Amino acid sequence: MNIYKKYAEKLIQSGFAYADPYTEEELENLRKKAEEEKRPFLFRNHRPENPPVWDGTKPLRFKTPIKTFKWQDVTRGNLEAGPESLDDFILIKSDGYPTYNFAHIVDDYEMGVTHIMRADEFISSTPKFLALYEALGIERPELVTLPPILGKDGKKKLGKRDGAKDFLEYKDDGYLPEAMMNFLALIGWNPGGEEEIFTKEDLIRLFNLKQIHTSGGQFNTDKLDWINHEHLKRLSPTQKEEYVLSFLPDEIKNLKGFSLNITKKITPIIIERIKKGIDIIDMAKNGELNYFFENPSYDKDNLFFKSSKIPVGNKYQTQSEYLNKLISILSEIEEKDFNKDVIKEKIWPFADEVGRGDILWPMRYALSGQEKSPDPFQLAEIFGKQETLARISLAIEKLKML
RNA sequence: GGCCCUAUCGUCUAACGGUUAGGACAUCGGCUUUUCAAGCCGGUAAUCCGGGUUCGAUUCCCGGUAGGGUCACCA
Repeated sequence: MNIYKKYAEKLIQSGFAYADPYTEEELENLRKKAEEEKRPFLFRNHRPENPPVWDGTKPLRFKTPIKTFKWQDVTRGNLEAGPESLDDFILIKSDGYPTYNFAHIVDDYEMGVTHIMRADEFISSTPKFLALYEALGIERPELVTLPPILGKDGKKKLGKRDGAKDFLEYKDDGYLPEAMMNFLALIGWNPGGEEEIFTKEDLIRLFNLKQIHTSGGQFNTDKLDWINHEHLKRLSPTQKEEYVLSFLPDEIKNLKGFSLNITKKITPIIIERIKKGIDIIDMAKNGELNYFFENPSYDKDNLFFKSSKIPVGNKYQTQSEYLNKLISILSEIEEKDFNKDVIKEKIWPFADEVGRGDILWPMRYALSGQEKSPDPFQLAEIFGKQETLARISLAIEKLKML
């Protein structure tokens, strides 16, 4: 507070500041009158002839020079504004605190700030700041104007009313900080190449003031999702595991068959299917995760492939025979060789012979109980030989029941 | 209303004044060891309008139009 006061006194000394004697009502009336006469209200047209001594109980106003200001903006080039945009604004409020307009200039100067980067909406008030710099004899810092981030309508600044979430909510939803940084950097700035996925280090290395844009950019959630997915793919296996585990809902974690070992195995499958962490919760709700940890429940009619070649009359018997044959093929595979490549290799000739759909579909369905899931070979590898055979046997039991 | 800023596919954007106006997201279609997902290939899609300057404007200038910002004892 003493620092601001020091600068305020300096301005009073040099005739650039004076105490504002008006009451709020008086000010209000002057404004109203100007509005009725359809002309802009300017305080400087009502400067008191003999302002009182500033004792801190009245607002302190800046006595603005009335002239045109021209300046260089790093991103916008030459800008200028006429005297219409200047008025005697308040430096220190009647409660003793400085306004932003005054405080930021003093702060920046005291802290040795060299570049001021801020959004569009500050262009209009820049002449005020320039006038203050001059009055205080402070050298102008570099001024850089950034484009605004726009809401979904693509017109107005992104705000709470557009459904803009608190920044930390994005983190809670599973957006990686680095992905968010990547996304935001690309609104209103572009390094020029065709690469779009950048780490924090990339951004620091590539960033430059010259390539900041002049027009605003929309906050596009689809693109953010894509960028997040790209960053997720680039995490290490351990990081992916921790990430998936942190979003896995309790309903899944509390299942009797839940295990970290299986979680580890299905992590790549999950990462492939999500844009962000909370998508895992949706997966769980849709039953896309339960079956990894417990026996699937499904109707036996789902075991038949849509365009099945099995004769209708004895379809239950035939399908059972197919699955029995499948079991005998799988049984011949050594436990240590029970991976998706070997499994596929062994099953393929048989599936090809009787019709792929009639083998692969029921096998996948027996393992997952789902309309949609990873392919049967991948599932078999995750479950291991014993569990895979058990689930297929279960399917055969179902087929026998009337 | 005064003053100010902005303008390339739906979106984010690239293009020393000379390009079939490029890429990415989204969308649509196709492919892959017949469900998904991912991946790959391909399609649709843009220089706001009108004048200049120039041999030649997306690009430079002017004017419209449209959108935005700002006009507080808020920051």
